[in-house]
Amino acid sequence: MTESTIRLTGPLDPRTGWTAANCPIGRTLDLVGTRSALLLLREAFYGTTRFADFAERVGISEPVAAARLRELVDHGLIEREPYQEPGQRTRMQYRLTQQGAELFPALVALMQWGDRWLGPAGVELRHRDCGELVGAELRCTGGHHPAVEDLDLVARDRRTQAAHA
Amino acid sequence: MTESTIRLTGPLDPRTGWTAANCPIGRTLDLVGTRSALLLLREAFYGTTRFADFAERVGISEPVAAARLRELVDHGLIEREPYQEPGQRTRMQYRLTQQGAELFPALVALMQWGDRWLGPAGVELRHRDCGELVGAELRCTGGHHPAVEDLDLVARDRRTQAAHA
DNA sequence: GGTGTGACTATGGCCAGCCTAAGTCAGCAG
DNA sequence: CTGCTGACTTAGGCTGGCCATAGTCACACC
Repeated sequence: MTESTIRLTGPLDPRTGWTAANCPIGRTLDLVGTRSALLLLREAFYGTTRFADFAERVGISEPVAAARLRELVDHGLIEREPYQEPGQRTRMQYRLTQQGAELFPALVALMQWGDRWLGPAGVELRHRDCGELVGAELRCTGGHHPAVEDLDLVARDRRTQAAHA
Repeated sequence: MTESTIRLTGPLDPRTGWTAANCPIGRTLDLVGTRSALLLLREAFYGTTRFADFAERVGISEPVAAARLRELVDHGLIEREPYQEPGQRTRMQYRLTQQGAELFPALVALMQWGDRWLGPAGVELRHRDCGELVGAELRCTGGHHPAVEDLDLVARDRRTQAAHA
């Protein structure tokens, strides 16, 4: 059987002796690790912009929606801006920033998994141009689509990190 | 600017009138929506198999690790099985099932986002064959890599659902 | 100037998830 | 048969996320 584990390389290899303390998954979850945060983002992708709509469509209370939206705004995933329809008074709308929009693959991956393993939902994502189903997949910058077993976890050295920064 | 929203199609179009009650994201989060669950899965991908190692490397207490691992086993993401090293007594190991392994793109997407927006971590994922960086990306079965704006959310009709089941 | 609406805030309470500290239990090692 | 180790469980307590209910405040409309 396949092992479904990543290969640890170089200084990471004896797993003993290092911790994933600064793990980017953990840090991401610190911002969007609640059910309500991720579902609010889902709604934003669905095009929802107004406060009461978010609360209702996500199925959370308004106090929670307010708190969570504020966090998402504070962390830069969503922006809150006034807008005005003609003849209407000024209102607030919430829209995804570039930073928020880039979380989409994560949501799609969760959606895809739920659909596959917990039974299909009533909706699906399709590519407008070709009509085919859309999911999230692993891809390297070389253009391949590797399996989990084909991945190495490698330590970034200081120089590489500096060059990237 | 780009809108970063999906286009709702057909009966979904007036967003008013339907709810994402059965949303696969929500259902997935019911199983793995806690920080500890996702970090335990991360550790499993890193190759951790033993109880105490999970607790220590994730940075959670043993009672929580026990509860969360049991949930993951009950839901079929991880399997718990006895194993024996020569001259040692029987112990338990935890390993990813196919179902658990398929959550990997979601974890990679979260990792990638944290790395990009919260500062680079000390490790990175690379494709063993070509050495390039690996991330999670949208891809349709037609082989394209669409942007968020190029996606349609479409309602599955009964026939299609039946045919897929 | 009263009414309605949108976007919140305030209060109080419940429960899940987390912690520490300590206990259990089985099996191999001495 | 005592001790140790691995895999847990039990007990007690804290905090954060959630809820419902109710209140606030600004503004357009009538």
